[in-house]
Amino acid sequence: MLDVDFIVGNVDVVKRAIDVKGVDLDLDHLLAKHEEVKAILIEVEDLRHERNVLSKQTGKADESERQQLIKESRSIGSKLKEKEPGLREKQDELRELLLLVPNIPGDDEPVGPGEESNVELRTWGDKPEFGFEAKDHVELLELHDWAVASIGNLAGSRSYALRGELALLEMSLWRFALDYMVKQGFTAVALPSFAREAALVGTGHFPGSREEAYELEDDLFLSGTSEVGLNYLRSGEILSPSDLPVRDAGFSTCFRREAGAAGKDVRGLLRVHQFYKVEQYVCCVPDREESNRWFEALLANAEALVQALELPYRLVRLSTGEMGAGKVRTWDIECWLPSANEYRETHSVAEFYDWQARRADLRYRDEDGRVRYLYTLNNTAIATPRILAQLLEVHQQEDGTVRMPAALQPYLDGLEVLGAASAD
RNA sequence: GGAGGGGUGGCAGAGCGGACGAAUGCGACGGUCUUGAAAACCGUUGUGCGUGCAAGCGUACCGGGGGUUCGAAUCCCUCCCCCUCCGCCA
Repeated sequence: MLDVDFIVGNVDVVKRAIDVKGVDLDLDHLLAKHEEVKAILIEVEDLRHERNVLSKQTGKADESERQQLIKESRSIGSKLKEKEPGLREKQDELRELLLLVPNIPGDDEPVGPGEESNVELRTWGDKPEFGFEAKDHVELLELHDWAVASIGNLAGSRSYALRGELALLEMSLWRFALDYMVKQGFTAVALPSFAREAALVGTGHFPGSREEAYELEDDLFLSGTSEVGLNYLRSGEILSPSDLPVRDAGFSTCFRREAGAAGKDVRGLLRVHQFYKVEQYVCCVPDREESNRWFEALLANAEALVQALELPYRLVRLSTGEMGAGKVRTWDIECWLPSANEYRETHSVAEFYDWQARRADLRYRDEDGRVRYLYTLNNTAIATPRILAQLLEVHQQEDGTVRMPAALQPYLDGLEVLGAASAD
């Protein structure tokens, strides 16, 4: 969410953001609604003031005046009863509109509607050159009996069940990433996957991507990222400078309906409904340079992790149409997937400034005593099972075994190669 | 699932229809005193919105929402959260 006063004072800037981000929103309608709310609010507050004055007098008045005062108050009361519901309704409508206003994209981010406008910033590592017929990750899973083939009967399409070494590998990755984050000064937080609507509005996932979330009974949803929980932990509090920056490494099971991805990536581990994520989350003082430093730190953490996994990747700067409504900028790390002969997203760094903080009510009191909204950022640390696809494919060997990067071996009881027992 | 008790300012805790944005204590901040500190004493100390250049003024908020009333922290309805006991259970 943006500050209304900012919107009013920067109509062109906001309109441009709506345009380049491809958001369906009529800003003039919002501005008119805002004016309308203000006008009614002034009327209603005047009436309330009159009523308060009369009521106060009524309490002190003697019986002779009392009836007259009550009569006057009643007439104001009935006027208020006419106007108040309309005010409430219009305020709600305004809030709904404000929730749709996108953040202003950073000046240096590429402008364009989609993927084709993304800009590759750099690559790291060499794509593997196999001197043999390389397998894709699904073939490797089958070869070693690392996944239950008929799992769809249990949990539907886009589900998976890992077995044996792969099940252990998946869990090793979580711990590997968490340990790394803790070493960087982050606090590990194990989070629920459940979230109330307000928390999903808080991150910006609602109302825009409501259809992506599984809705449960009891007013709960399954969240698609631990960011939802992390971002809401301090909602409504006013933090002090000593609480900052908040640096959390969240872990949770994540659920996504993949409503907009029908028929895409149905095979294998690339796009499943239930997955796991270690998430980096930072909440810092509202300062763009500070935010930029954290953006770079979160990016560096992610790069260090994929480098330790020895996965070739590229860094992509997402275009305005791709970055998401709430973001100032989003940069993705895409790891090389040999079977697809392309890079596939594994990490996504996002910077919000105070857009999320306004929604989730994250504030602090600065050194001068002013209450201000904070800035938030987040990035993936590791998300499984997707990255298993790259890990298996990139590190596969001619005999079908899979070499494990040295950084991961301590988490696998020293195992250097997976699949040795089942390989020919 | 059953029974009961609670949600009030940074914290503790009073208030249960008008003088209440809210006693009191603690904490925090500023000052006096002191070589310095502590203690003591004095003062300040919630948030949102509207309006205004500002000082200020107005309005709303005592878990959320709705209602009764001239007037609600206080009464009613409803939802949420927390605690205790019983049952069940990983």
